[in-house]
Amino acid sequence: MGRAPCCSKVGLHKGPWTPKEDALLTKYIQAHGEGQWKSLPKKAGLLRCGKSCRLRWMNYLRPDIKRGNITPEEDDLIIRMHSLLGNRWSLIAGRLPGRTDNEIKNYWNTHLSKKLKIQGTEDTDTHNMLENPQEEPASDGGNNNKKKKKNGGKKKNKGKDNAEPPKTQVYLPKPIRVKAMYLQRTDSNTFTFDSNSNSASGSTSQEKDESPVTKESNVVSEVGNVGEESDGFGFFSEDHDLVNASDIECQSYFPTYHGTLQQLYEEYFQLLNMDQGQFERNSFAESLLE
DNA sequence: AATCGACCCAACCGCCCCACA
DNA sequence: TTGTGGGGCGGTTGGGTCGAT
Repeated sequence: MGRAPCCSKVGLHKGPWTPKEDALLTKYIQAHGEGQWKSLPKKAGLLRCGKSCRLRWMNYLRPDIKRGNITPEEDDLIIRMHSLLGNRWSLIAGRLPGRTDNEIKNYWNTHLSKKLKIQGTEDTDTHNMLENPQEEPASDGGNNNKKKKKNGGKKKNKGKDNAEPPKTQVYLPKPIRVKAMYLQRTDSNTFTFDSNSNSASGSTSQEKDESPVTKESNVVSEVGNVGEESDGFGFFSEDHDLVNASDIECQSYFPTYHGTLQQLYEEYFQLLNMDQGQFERNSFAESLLE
C-alpha cells in the first residue's frame, strides 16, 4: 500500500529497550494511561516510535503480563484454539490471561507447531486438526519460522518439547481478555477499567476480535466467583513500580469459570471432533468474530 | 576452550481496519 | 464520499544464548 511510516524514525532508537526507557514508559503510562501512542514518546521523553512504545508496553511492561512457564492447560488450550481460529494470535491470547499474542505466536512457532508436526495431529497449512493423522501426514507448512532449520534437533529443554500424546482431557478456557483492559486516567490519578469500552474507539477491528470475549465476559459475569482465580496472575508490583491490581477496577474480569464456560468449551470440543468438521468449525470461528 | 549450529524471543515491519473530519 | 491518522494484527528478523562437537 505504501503508506507512510507511523513516524519519521529519524533519530529514533531501535532495538532492545533499556531499563531507563522502560521506566520512562511505565511511569508515563502510570500517570496518563494507555493510548495516544503517537504522541506518547515525545511526552514521555522517549526517542522511540509510538508503535514501538505500544508494543513494549503490551508485550512486556504491562503489569498483568505472565511470563514464561506455559502451563499444560495453556498449552492445550493454545492448540485447540489454534485449530479453531488459525493464526489469530490475539484471539487466542484473549483466552489466556496474562499472555500476549506475541508470546503465544512465538510459543506456537517454536514449540507447538513442531510438536504437532511430530505428532502428526495438525495440518500446519490449514491449521486444522487432522481427522486421521495416521492417514494424512502433516504437510510441511509454510507457517514455520523461516529460520527454523530442522525439527526436533537438540534444544534447550524447557520441558515443553517432550512430545506427549494428545490429551483427551478438556481444559477450560480462560475467558479473559486482559488485553482488552483499557486503562483510563481519571482525575484522581488512578486507573479505572471501562468495562463498556474495550478500546479507545467504539468499534475497531480490535472490538471485532474481542467480541467473543465480551460475550464470554458477560457469561462470566453471570457465573460470578470474582477474583479468586489467582493463577499466578499477580500484578508484580514488587519488582516493578507499576499499576497495582487493586487500582484496576476490573477484577470481575478475573473470574473462575464453572458451569457455563465448561459448556462453552465442551462446545468447542464437540466442534473440533465433528465429522462435518470444516464448515461448522469455520462458521463457529466466524461467529466468534461477529 | 573454542567454534559452530540450532533455537528462542523481543522487536520491527507492513498491512489492514476503523473512526473521524 | 473520501482522505487521513491512530491503533491493532500477523509475519518476519536478527541478536543472544545454549548445547554439541
